[in-house]
Amino acid sequence: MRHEKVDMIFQAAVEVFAESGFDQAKMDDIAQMAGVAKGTIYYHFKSKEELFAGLINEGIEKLIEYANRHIESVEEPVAKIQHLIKAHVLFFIHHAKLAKLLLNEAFGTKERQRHFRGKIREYITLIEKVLIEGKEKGDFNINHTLETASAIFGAASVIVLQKLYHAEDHEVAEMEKDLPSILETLDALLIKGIVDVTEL
Amino acid sequence: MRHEKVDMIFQAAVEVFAESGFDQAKMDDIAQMAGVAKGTIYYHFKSKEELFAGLINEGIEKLIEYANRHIESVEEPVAKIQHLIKAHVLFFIHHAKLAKLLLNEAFGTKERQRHFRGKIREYITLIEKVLIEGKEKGDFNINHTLETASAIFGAASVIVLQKLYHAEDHEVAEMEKDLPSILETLDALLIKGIVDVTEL
Amino acid sequence: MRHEKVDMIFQAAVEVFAESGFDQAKMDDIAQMAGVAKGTIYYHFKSKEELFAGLINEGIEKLIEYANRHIESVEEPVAKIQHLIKAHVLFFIHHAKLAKLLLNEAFGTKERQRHFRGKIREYITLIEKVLIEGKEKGDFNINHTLETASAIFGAASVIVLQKLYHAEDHEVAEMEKDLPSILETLDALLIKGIVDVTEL
Amino acid sequence: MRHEKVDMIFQAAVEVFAESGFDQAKMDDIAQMAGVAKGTIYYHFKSKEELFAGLINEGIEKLIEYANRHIESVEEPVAKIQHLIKAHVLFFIHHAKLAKLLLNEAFGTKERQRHFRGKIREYITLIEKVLIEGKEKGDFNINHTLETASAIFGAASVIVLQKLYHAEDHEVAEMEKDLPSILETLDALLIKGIVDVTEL
DNA sequence: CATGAATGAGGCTTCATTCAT
DNA sequence: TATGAATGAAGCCTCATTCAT
Repeated sequence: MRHEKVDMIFQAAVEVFAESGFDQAKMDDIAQMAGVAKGTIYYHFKSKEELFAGLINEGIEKLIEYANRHIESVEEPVAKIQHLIKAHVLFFIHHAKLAKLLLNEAFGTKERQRHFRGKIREYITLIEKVLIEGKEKGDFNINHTLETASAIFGAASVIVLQKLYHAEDHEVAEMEKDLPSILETLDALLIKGIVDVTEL
Repeated sequence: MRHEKVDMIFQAAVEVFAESGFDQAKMDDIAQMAGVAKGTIYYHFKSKEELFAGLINEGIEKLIEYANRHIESVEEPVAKIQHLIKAHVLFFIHHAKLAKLLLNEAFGTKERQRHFRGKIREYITLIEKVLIEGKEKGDFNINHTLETASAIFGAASVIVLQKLYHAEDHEVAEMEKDLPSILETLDALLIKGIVDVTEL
Repeated sequence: MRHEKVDMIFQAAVEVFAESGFDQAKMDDIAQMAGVAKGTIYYHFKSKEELFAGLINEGIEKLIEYANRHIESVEEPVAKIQHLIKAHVLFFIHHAKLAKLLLNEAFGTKERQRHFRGKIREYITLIEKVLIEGKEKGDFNINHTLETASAIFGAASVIVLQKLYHAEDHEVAEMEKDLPSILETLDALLIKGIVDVTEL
Repeated sequence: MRHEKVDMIFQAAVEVFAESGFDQAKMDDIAQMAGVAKGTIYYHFKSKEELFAGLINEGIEKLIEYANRHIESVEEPVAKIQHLIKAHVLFFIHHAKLAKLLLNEAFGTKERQRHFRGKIREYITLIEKVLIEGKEKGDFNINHTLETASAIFGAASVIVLQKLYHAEDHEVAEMEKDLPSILETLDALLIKGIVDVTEL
């Protein structure tokens, strides 16, 4: 297990970065929220950038793991992409702070953001893999798999974010009541565009 | 026509803000790029925030106008939503800097960003209106119009942004060659999920 | 008569300088309050300093004239110093803004303030002259005439200023109701310390 | 004992503020004179205003304490007011910088100055208390105690300030040679106006 | 390992002054 | 005479980072 203080710093950092964005987040605030001295952060992390990078990396890796876990036992392509979308939505709802961070900081020309996009690309590639698999099995009818994967990522992310921002104080519990309408919408909107209708 | 210097400032500001994001953008750089003294910016804009806000507002308004112009002469719902999506993609490609800004700065909890989300909401409402119209005409089969509109916005935006970031130095001319695959993808992915298949 | 606009600038300047002090007074505010363009001020005055200096000089000169007018027909020393003090108090009440300025800006090491102190010294010298006259006539018993003049200036000024600040929105009309207690106080406090009691 | 650097900052601040006034004093100068980095000041004080406020508050409190110490063992009213005035003069001479600051910045409409006037009012109230006490004992003959207190404050302050400014480079040692004439003047001028002459 | 006082580079903003019209 | 858009020097303040304890 990681050092206890490192965990507290990580938790506090997610909170503060999500609240303020990278630039406006203050190391003082992270230290205070983590209950450690500012110097302690620098004992464990080389810089603000590195702390943030660690955060995002770990976040996206968790997302990838989470998504993988949700689809590994599913064989049927349509069910698989549905599970993947559901996993995405669930993860964003349960890790709202991280979700905000991802969309907030994923775009931009700074070196840091370039790195994140690479990481996000990993995740989008995961989506693409499912699409390709379905295509090869003859269940999906997709010409541009990478573009489609991006579009799915965008659709699923923004739909959740909109809900999240619409009522910022929603507890996760409350957010869950939005889950059905979100999933239903994505299902209705995206699936028909993916599956090979000649099959139906 | 607005004052000449104000226009130069606006142009420079889009450039610099898009390049660096709000926080890392320097007023010095904007002034230099605009070819005016720093004080001149402050003669016309009260603050960095206000300059930025003006930019975004004008940007989204242009986007809304542009979209409206592209659908006003179209009656048939499916064609209308297709035209809308095409307009969105074209606008994002032709105003790449602004597009980056929108996605970069639209999320976050700062007051400024809250204001932008309100403005973006206006645009999403425009999308929704087209959806509702098609639904009322019996051509669309959609349960959650607002959610669907958000998802469409997300899908269309992210797909373009991914391309944009993939090769940052692409000239618009080059970007245009990506246009067909983007539109084809969105068309294939989204339209079937919107139209009422029982009609076909 | 002075140029109309110059007068308006002067009036506005008194207002603004009194409200904010020299440093925080903004030429913009003076221009606006005077109803002229900022450039117009610079057409008539070389700088902020010069405008201010002109103001103060004119103010103190007015005070000196005013005081002189009030004592020129008085021969008897005790009556003369009483008239002088009364004139001082009346002037400060009727030119509250200027009074504030005088006390506000009379102290300090800046060159400008050095100049004002010289001007104020002129006025204090006027007080001293009355004291010396009374002393020579054998009516006053004073050892240090300059010090005494300073003390009288301080006593009379601060007592009015305290009233002025105590209720800043007092109209002159209302201030006048404070006049008796102020004069009575100064009379009781200062006169006995000036006159030669052996005479009584 | 307060932290060492805070003391150095305080000392430097008195120096610089007294020399230039609040507005023209530069935080850079204070830092340099204190021998600390500019950031260090901001580590200990939230702003220029707060630093200044702390200074003035502490200064007036010191003045009040000093005055109290000088009168606490004195019972007889005339002696008491004489001791008070002497304490005032001594304090102003020994803390010339602070004295300048007090008169320089005590008048004005800025919030900050309003606060100081409140603090100065505390001190004037101390003077008034002595007057009231003497009046109740039947030794003083005063109608308006608050006005009289203000006038005494003004007389004593301005007389010292005039001397201070007259020769700005006077060492304290030299200033002390002015002490007798100042005290003698104030004594002659003010005391007779306070005491009940019917008693004599 | 942990602390928090200290640092100083860097950015936003203000405003007296100028000058072309 | 009068204007007001433009200027740029200068100052306050922030905050990531360091380092002695």
